[in-house]
Amino acid sequence: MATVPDRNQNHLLAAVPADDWTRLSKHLEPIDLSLGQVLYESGGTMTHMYFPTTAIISLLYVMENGSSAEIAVVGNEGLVGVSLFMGGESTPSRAVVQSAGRGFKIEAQIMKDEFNNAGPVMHLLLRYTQALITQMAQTAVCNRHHSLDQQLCRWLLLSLDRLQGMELIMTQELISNMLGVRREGVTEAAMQLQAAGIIRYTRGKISVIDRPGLERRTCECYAVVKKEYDRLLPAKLAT
Amino acid sequence: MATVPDRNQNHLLAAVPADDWTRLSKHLEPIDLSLGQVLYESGGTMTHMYFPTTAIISLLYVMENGSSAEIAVVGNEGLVGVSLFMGGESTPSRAVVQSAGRGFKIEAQIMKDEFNNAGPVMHLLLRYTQALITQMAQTAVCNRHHSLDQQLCRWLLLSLDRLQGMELIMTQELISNMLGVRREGVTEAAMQLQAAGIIRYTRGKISVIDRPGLERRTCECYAVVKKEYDRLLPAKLAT
DNA sequence: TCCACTGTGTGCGATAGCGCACATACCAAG
DNA sequence: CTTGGTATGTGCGCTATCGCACACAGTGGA
Repeated sequence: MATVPDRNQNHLLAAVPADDWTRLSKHLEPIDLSLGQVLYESGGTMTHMYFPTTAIISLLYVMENGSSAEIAVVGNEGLVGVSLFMGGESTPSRAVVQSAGRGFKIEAQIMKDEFNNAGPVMHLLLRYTQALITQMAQTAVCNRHHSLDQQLCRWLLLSLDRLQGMELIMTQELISNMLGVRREGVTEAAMQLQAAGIIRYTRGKISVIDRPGLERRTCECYAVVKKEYDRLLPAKLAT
Repeated sequence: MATVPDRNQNHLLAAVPADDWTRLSKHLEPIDLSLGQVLYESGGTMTHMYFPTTAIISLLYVMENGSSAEIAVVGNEGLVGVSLFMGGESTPSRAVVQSAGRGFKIEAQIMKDEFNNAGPVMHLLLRYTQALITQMAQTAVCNRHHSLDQQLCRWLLLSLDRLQGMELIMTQELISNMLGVRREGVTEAAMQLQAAGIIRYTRGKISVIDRPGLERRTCECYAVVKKEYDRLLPAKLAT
């Protein structure tokens, strides 16, 4: 680990105080995260935590009958593996790479020790966890009350916020898995968005043309979650 | 506060180590919680935390258009107000008494100080929070994939686990608010359960006759949540 | 005893989303 | 240029749930 990783690529890392950072940074290992890669299996042992930088990770729950639903999405604003410092060591959900990219990996024990110092890092991680909780709660509500179309908009916006640029490499099939709906339903919703000039897509690639248009179509859930992330995790990058 | 409160009525309190308990118990104030009472309003300032003993509290989200959905339920296994020690001070959800009863109230600052000692109490609270997270995530999944009937069974079981006895004082109207469904839908589902000899109900009162029957009808979600609570919070009562 | 209220049952038509069976279109490897 | 595979479009009947409009039934107070 000769070079110090660029902490500014992940908002949580960027918010770590300088002296904690000198300790932590030694243990961060940059890694590639490829589409579909599974970081944790449901109930499995977690050996590492992950700080995505350009990748996006989905936390999703796979049911007995094989159907699935995303409960939260994690990008460069967060980390994967909160249950490690929450004390549970595992969760009943799966973490899978939804958008290929890069991130940092760190041994669970290192982060746990850091957490147990009960300093600024702990409070940072806890605030992030609360934001994550909000996202899960909002997902529950959204699943109950909002239309497929609205949820697709929400999902696109959440993903967009965690990416640079306006393009998603993502098939409708995968989106349907995340949302826990039929693939054909996504096709229809996507066609409407395209017809409205909001997105443009070809096989496995979605380009967002009109982001404000998306925001107008989505349900309140997106704004609630975004606002809560902004409130809990002021985007302060280290210099 | 002349008498020391009976900590065995709440599993979290019961699990607090003896010396922490002597400190904490002075500040616990027993209170009545009446049906429909609102402990927190969405986004509002939280001044206290609550440890239900015989009451049950619903965490629910109320949407702009007035419809609502429960995201978690808290009884004598837990506490209301995790966002206080998570650092957020507020959440976008509402906490409302779903089943009248009693509980303890404590000033937010006292619990925050206790939490910040970074001792066993902190770890206990964090483990509880993880269990709560699991419940929320599972609610999201359940809302997506399971039928009203299954969800009603899950809801009854979760409530039952947090009560003594086999009776719920609860109208179908209220249940429908919690589940975020139509009242008539609850009526139909309840009729089926009654026809199957699993429950019996009259105006505002539901008696569970055949609990195993409920467990057979519910979806996997109930078991997942229950298992996770048991794993994270071994029911160890103080002597 | 009667009334008003709250809780529950019922019967519609409407609709969103499902499951399935294909048709089509695009892409890449041979 | 063909071929096979993956991604997307389309059609159709089905079901759960919704929204609404009532009818009915307990229950408690006047």
